[in-house]
Amino acid sequence: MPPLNRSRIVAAAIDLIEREGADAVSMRRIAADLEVGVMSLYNHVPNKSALLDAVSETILSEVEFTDDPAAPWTGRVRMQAQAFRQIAHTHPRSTMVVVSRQLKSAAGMLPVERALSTLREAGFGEQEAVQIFRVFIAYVIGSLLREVGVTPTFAPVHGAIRPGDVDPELFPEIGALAPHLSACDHEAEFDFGLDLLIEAIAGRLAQRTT
Amino acid sequence: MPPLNRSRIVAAAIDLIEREGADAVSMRRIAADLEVGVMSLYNHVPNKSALLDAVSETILSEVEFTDDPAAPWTGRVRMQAQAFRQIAHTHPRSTMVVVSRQLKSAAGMLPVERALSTLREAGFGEQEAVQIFRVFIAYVIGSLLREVGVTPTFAPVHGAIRPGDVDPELFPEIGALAPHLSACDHEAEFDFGLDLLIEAIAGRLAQRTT
DNA sequence: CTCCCGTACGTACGCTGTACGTCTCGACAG
DNA sequence: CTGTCGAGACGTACAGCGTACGTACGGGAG
Repeated sequence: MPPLNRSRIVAAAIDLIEREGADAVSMRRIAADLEVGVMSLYNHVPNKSALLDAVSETILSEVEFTDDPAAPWTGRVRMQAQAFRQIAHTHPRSTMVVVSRQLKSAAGMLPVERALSTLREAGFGEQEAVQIFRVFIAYVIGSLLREVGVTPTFAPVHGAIRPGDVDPELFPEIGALAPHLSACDHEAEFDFGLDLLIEAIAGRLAQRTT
Repeated sequence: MPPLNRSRIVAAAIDLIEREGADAVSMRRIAADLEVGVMSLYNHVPNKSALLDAVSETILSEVEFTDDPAAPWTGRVRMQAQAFRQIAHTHPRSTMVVVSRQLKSAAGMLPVERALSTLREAGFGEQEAVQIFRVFIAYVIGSLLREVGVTPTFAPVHGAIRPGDVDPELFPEIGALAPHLSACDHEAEFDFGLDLLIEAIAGRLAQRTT
């Protein structure tokens, strides 16, 4: 058994979250998984909150933000958004942990820097770039949280709508659209909204330069 | 002191969340606020999870979803999204509780029904309406969570970026745009993205009918 | 050798949700 | 009036939580 260290603790935490969900995370549980006393963890991690920050940081730094500065900005922002969505695939149950912690470290800032520089190079003004960035952040995070089931408003996490669940008198549309509400190709839906946003922003840019 | 009942418990829970945050909510704390034994709560509420569901339901049912079926769909969608955002104003610290709980009750379904029927009346197909609905949900929820500070990725909840916080060598854009990143008119930014989405969708609709 | 410090660990405190048993009090049947 | 009964309030108890604190050990420095 190698000596206890910070990265082993973080790895155990991520593993635990993915196996049993973020609610299952406790210092005692992690220590048990590592076959170690609870308080030994505190030699390498100051507290639980910092451990979750480290989890977020680790996952974020694994995302591959490949970027081709020569490509058109529309493709670049699409790639960046899709790269971010990879988190929902590689670490679905950790997604909420990742997005709910503000990281001041390089791992947290790099995606922001990349996105902002892409938008600036595309020709957007300072305030404009920030606004557009925030719109994308909101959409991407909202999509991720729906996909992983944190904000379950009619995304079928576990077979959402059963017949008899809704009264067709009161909610005719929900009843009629139930089959579509129960199925969801997350990737296709994500790309649909993403392209919609990019298209709208490209429209604004074109309209202004003419 | 009126007799204990479910609605007084829910009101106390909401009050506690708004005063001290969702993490401060515990059955003991609520009972203390009501000057009542802890276990008395369980005569009116089956468990804590159901209590939080009731909190979500109560807040959601207070949102005023006024809708004018005669107005153009673009305005109706905008109104509905803005009505939803009211939650972030009336109950900021409860927002995460509201959006993270799937409600099968009327209070939870009504906004969905309204939105879907608006989109259907606008002429969108079944699958299309659901997709567009999901895009709006993602954007609205992402915006709300940023506004109330749950997903704090560079929205200034409490003065985000202090000078010296970022290395201008590594993150030139973040450094240059720091003033804009530190300030945020939530309403204006929300409307900016909302109009962007509506504009893009209207474009698709127009393009198809020609 | 001694000293010292970092690491591992046990114990303990105050907190959590809630299962269970008990007590009290008002309503109603006889 | 009295006996019964049900509902609601409440105390106790248990398992689990984060973590402050004290202790023990093992290896490098002097």
